[in-house]
Amino acid sequence: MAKNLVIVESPAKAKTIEKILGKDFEVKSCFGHIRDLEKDDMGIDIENNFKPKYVIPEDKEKVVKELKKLAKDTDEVWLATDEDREGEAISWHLCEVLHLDPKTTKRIVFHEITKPAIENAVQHPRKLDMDRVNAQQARRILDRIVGFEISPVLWRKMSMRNSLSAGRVQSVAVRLIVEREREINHFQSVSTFKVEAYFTGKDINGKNISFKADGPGKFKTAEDAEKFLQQCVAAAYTVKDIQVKPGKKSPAAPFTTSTLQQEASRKLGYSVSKTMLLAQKLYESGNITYMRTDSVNLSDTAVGEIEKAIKKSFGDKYHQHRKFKNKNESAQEAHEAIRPTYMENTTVEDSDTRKLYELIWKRTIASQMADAELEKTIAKIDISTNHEELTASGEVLKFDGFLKVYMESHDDEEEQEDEQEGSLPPLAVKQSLDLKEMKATERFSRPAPRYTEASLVKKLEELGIGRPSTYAPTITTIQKRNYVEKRDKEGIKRDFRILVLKADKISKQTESENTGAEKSKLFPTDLGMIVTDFLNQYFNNVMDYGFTAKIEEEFDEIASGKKVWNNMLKEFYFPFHKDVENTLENAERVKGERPLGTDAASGKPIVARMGRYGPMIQIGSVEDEEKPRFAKLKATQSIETISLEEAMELFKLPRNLGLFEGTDVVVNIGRFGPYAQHDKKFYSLKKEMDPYTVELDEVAPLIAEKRTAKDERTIKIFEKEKIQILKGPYGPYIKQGLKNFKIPKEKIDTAADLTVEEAKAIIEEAKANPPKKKAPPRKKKAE
DNA sequence: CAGTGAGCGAGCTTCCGCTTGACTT
Repeated sequence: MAKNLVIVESPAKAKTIEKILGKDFEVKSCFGHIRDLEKDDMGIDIENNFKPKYVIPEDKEKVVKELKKLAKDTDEVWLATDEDREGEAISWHLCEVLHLDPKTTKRIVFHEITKPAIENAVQHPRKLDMDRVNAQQARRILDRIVGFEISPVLWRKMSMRNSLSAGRVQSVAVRLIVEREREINHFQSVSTFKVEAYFTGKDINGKNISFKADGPGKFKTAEDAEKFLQQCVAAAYTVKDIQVKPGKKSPAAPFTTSTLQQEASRKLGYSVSKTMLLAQKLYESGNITYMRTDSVNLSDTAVGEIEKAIKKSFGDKYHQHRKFKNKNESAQEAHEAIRPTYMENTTVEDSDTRKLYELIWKRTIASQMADAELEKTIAKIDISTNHEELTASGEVLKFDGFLKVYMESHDDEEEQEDEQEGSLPPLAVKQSLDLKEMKATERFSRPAPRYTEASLVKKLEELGIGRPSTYAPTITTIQKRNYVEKRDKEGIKRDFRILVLKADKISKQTESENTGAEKSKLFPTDLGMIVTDFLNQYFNNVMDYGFTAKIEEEFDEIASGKKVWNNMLKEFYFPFHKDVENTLENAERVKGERPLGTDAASGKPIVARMGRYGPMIQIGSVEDEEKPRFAKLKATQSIETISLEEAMELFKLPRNLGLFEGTDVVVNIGRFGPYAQHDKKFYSLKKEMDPYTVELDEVAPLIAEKRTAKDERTIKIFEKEKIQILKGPYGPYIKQGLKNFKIPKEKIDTAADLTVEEAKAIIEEAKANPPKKKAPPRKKKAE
């Protein structure tokens, strides 16, 4: 038994540190938090000054038991959890559970897992910082109160009430998406005309050249643009002035969780959860440093390694020592930036993680490289027939610097393309130019783009909302709650006008472009919008974009001993709780109704609204003698934007397509999407089939297809015993009635040879030994 | 698996932030 027990949060870290510290130290991991607030009754004794009731969750019992045993048998326990607020709290919980004295137990921290950092930490232990622990408790308790008091309000007040939730982070994330959507819906596009002139001529060396110049500003109307072109008829063009300016570009800071998620999304098209999964793999295999971090700092050791790598591969002049500072005030910087552990590994074997690793490698190495040097040339071109001038500009890369390995991408790629500049040929002042043609092209202003997962993370980080470990789970949650969905949107065709001046004649053309197409963007659902409106109305304090930043300041005051944590909670809780009670008492049940007009056939009102099972259209009211008619909205439609015509279309279902094998085939949209019904059986329509237009000859093959699929799935049937041996996604299994049974491993390969007796025996065996309940029991979600 | 849409009341859900596994019907 080692003399010293060191406890860290992550098991991968434990392994590395154990190697560094040697045989007197045993390093174990507690796998993050080991206690949490009890779930029943909030786990907070509000009357008793917000006294928290902590319990050890079932899935942590094992590790706690093991740590208890080790702690008993060791001379000294060292608490080496992360230096941030959460880490300090984890150490305190360890003291409580392992019966260590917080006043004497050694607390050490390292911001980087390097030999000097760890040895230095062991030489300078401190004691637990209770102020910081209390700041964490205040954070935890406040989040519990917000989540567990508002969510039940939603269950009471929403017409759709299946497992709705609200929280300090998720509700604001949804709000951002809802507001962006409305901004887009209300956006009024304005068109302007942009002039571009194409010249030919000879450069200073007598070489034939051609280049482009931009016109003087944008014209508001086609008439203004035409007037300008008219003025240019028969004009002479001369170079009036040439300016050359040096410029430079600097590399971005090394990756944090948030910037890694953004770049992996833009460059590799990964979702944030995919990025984190792959990063976790790279971390566990020892290839990169910790992947949940908000720090841009690199250890001195790493900076040295990077310098060596740059000088070796690219030469001394490509190196430039840089130290990055976090812009974000909410950063807690318990770790390093995300970087390769060994710079000499330019790639990894594993093909799944390779692209992400290479991205991290490039970004890291670029961050210590020299600036790229540019030369920007601007030529002014005089028009003889008016007082305006044209501008041609070009950019030449004089020294590539960090661009040799890496260039950061931006969200608004389209805008970038517009501004992308090539080089300008060498021209001389007073040189005359030949106009090939001049175009005035109509351009439309665009609304802000919808959020991607990654751009939402960026926004949340800017607002100081959420932490590196929660960005990915938050995005999953708001989608799982059906507040938000990720999908593509097809663009629409739009015409634009072009005026062309060529050979002193003006001609007009119309062309069309596709606009508004989006891929993998976050759209709010009707539910998301309705819940957001409700929360904004009754809980505007918590929904405020600055709320987290405000309470973070207070947590900082608690951490620095300037404020008492219970008092902070008191100040928050009582007004908040009053809002909760007021809402419960006064708010009406929300239906999200929007009147669309009157039905021409019956004269009854038509409304779009939220039903118990989702957004729908209703004609007439329940008070009418005749029952109202209902139709479900399509997935891409929304209560807020659907038109009366679109709504009426929805009543064309169910459609009878005619007879097949003597019985009717009827298509409709159900709980699981569009389907056809024939002879009491159901057949899902293929994705490309539109239930509003699909014909019988397209649907009939589905019926045959399903019949053969069923045959293929069946390995064997014992008719009398009602036992089937079927092929499932995890291999063959036995089905009796509605119940499924696993086939023992040794018989899996010969499942087709099973006899009735053998199958019966397996069923009996399974019934006698029901599979053990796993801890924690995963609750089945009611769909 | 393929309905419904009101209201009542049973009994359920829910937060954020630390960490990784377990293993399918």
